Parts: sequence; structure tokens; C-alpha cells
Amino acid sequence: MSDRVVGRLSVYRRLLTELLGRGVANVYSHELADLAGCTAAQVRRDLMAVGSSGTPTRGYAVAGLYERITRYLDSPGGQSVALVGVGNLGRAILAFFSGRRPKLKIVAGFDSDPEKVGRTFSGCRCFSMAEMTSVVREARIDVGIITAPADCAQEVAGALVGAGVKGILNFAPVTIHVAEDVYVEPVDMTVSLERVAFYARRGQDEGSG
Amino acid sequence: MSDRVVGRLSVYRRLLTELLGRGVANVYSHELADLAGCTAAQVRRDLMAVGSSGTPTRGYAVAGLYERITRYLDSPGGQSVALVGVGNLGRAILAFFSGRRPKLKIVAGFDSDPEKVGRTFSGCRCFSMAEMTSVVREARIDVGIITAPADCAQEVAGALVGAGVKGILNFAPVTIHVAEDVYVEPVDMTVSLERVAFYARRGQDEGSG
DNA sequence: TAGATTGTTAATCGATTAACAATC
DNA sequence: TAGATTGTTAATCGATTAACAATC
Repeated sequence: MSDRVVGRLSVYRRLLTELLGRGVANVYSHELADLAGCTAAQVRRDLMAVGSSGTPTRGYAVAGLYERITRYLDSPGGQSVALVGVGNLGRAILAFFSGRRPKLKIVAGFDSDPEKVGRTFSGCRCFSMAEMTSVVREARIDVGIITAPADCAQEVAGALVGAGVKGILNFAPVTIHVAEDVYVEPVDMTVSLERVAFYARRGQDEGSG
Repeated sequence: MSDRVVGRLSVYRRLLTELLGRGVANVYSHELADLAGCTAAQVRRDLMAVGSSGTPTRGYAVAGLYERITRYLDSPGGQSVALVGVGNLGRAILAFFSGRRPKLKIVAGFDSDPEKVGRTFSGCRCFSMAEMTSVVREARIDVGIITAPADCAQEVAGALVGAGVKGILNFAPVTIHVAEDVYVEPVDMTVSLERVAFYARRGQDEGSG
């Protein structure tokens, strides 16, 4: 399954939650496509991939769709996340995810600043860097978020992977290198802003975002 | 020019800055590729696209490369950015970009909270929502960052575009719809984290991040 | 039935990769 | 010269798009 499809499934699910809340029972592929900003053909192909099917007259059942996507995307028992670097951005992300997805919860923060260690931010306890290996192993954390400064991001990534993390969301503006079986998703805000500025100046050309 | 190439150029430039600081005069495509996490063929093709050429013996001149990429990516006179929604995430982003790229500066923040209006965050003045049109026009802002809550992101996008913005970096977890000539880049942290969690659990498969 | 939608198959498109000649 | 790298061309790959039969 390609990363693009996984991303679209996540978007569909968010839209389905909204439709469920409004009591909508069925949706057509072109309706989801309009809401998600993609094509109806993509929606149908993606939904087939997770084992959902619709009918020509009624489209897809919202509740069934939500259930299928969730079964596909989520781990049944939930997954735990660690966040390393409880600075401005780290705390903003802790606040952002607080209570948002109970099955994918940030259960531990880490920081080298003794002032932050022991405190709780948006319901998440901050530990020292030295405690990382034991905390990650005990809580069976397999996802890490790096909001540490660029100059220590690689070291942090190594420590996370060493403790058992298999996926990293990297906000530090550096390319980190890890073992092949670890998935790294870079979220480089500088790169994103420069790209937006480029297309804002040049006209959209063919930018796909 | 595809959005992927623009993103890689931005990464190359960051690496070149570092090399310049270390006094490195030349680089080979495979060296940049290793640092950027892409292939040497991609690097050579991207650099050709911005009009740079290298030699078999010395590779590429770092200074010349930096200059070419900058001339390609940056607006000569610089570009101004507005940020709407000076909450936790907005303030973290203001702090992150503060002084980072002088040619691409966040010159105004906007928030509906009267407590924030008139104050300065990381050197950026916060204005009221009512002032958006006039401030954006007077400062010739053509890039917007949306860090407002999801339920008003679409409205904010409409206001930004109405005031003349041609590119939007959207951190709100909703798909926003704007005119075709406006470039929108979504940065959906929920989608990103769910994708990382998915691959962390399933093994990397073919995730390209 | 009529008609819009679904799901499948083929065609297209773009980007990446591989192969190779040119070059310093 | 020898050899690694550059730049070009062809092949491959994946995803998207288009066309169409099946379906409710």
C-alpha cells in the first residue's frame, strides 16, 4: 500500500466521522472526492483496497466504510507514541494531539532540560533523555516524534530506534538516517513554506498539493 | 517544475549552506544524494533544471550551486508571509521561522482573540481579523500560513485569497478549497502521524518517506 | 425501464531507474 | 592514460486517467 493511499484513507476517515456525526448514512465516491480534494476514481480504488464495496444506487455505507478503514489503519490494541523535544513546537504538538486519537496517544515526552523533566504538558509526562530506553520499552512505544533541535535530531533518532521505535515523524530540519525497516516521515516546515512561496510567485504550474 | 523537485532543491540549499560554512568548495552528486536522502541521478537532473553543471573531476562548485538554486527558488526582493491563528501551534511556528529565512519573513499574525491583538510574538505583531485585508495588501503579502482551528480554516483561506494571497500552507486538519491559481500545501499532522503508525506496525512495505 | 454509479480493463502520463557515451 | 563522474537517452515502473461493461 503506497503512502499516498494511506494518507487519503486517513482523510476519508476524518470526513466519515463528520458525516456520521451529521447522521449521513450513505456517500458516493464523488462526494468523498470533493471533500477530500481528490478524484472519484481514486476514492473507489482506495476503498476497494481496504475491502469496501458500494452499490450503484446508494454508494457506500458510511458506518461500514469507517469501520473498514479503521480496521485497516489502526492497530486493534492501539499504539503508543513518544515525543522528543518538549520545546515550543513539541508542546504545541502535544496540545494538538491531546485527546484527538485515543488509539494513537503520545504517552511520553523527553527533554534534556531539567526544568521540564517531571512536569506534565497537555497530560503528557516529560522524562529525561536518560530514561528514554526504559520508558519506550516498558510502554511498548513504537512511534516517535522528533521535535528536538536539528543538531541532535540524528542522535535522537538513533536512540529511539535503539529502544525499539519503528516509525518516526521528524519535524527537525535535517535528513535523518536509520535502518531500512524503520519508516521516517519528514515534516520540514522550511521546505514546505519555500515551496508555497515558490508557487505563489510563479503561478501554480503543476503543483499537486 | 514539479513540487517534489522544488522540495529537493530546498533541501539541497540547506545542505549547501552547511557545506559553505565548513569551507567545502566542491561536491559530487552522490554526496548530496546521501545527505538529502535521494539518488544521485535525481540530484543531477534537479541541478540541470536550475541551470547548474558540474565536471567529472570536481563535481559541482558549492558556491555556484547555492547561488543558482537561490536565484531559482527565491524572489529577488523577498516575499512576505502572514500567519493566521496565533495559538500554541501558531506561536511555535513564529518562533521556528523567526530569523530563519530573512527573504521569506512572517511579517504579520492575525487572531480573533482581543488578548493577543496588539502584542508581538517572536518579533511578529498580531493584528485583528478585521485588519487582515488592509495589512495583507499594504505589506504585499502573498503567502499565508493557516494555524487557525479547523472549523474556521476555510473562512480564513477565503479571506486570505480575497486579500491577494497566492499560496497557503495549511496546518488545519481540513481540506480547504480555493481558486485554481492559488497553491495550497496541506500539512496534516494527524494524517502524517497515522501514516507513520501504520508503517511502524506493518513494516515499511514501500513507503517512500 | 432509465440513469447514475460502481468496478474493471486499457491507455496515458510522469517520474524514476538503468544504460551508455562524453568528459575532465 | 585510467577512472570516476557527468549528462543524455532509453527502459521501466507506478500511479492516474479514460473508457466501458455491470449493476442496483
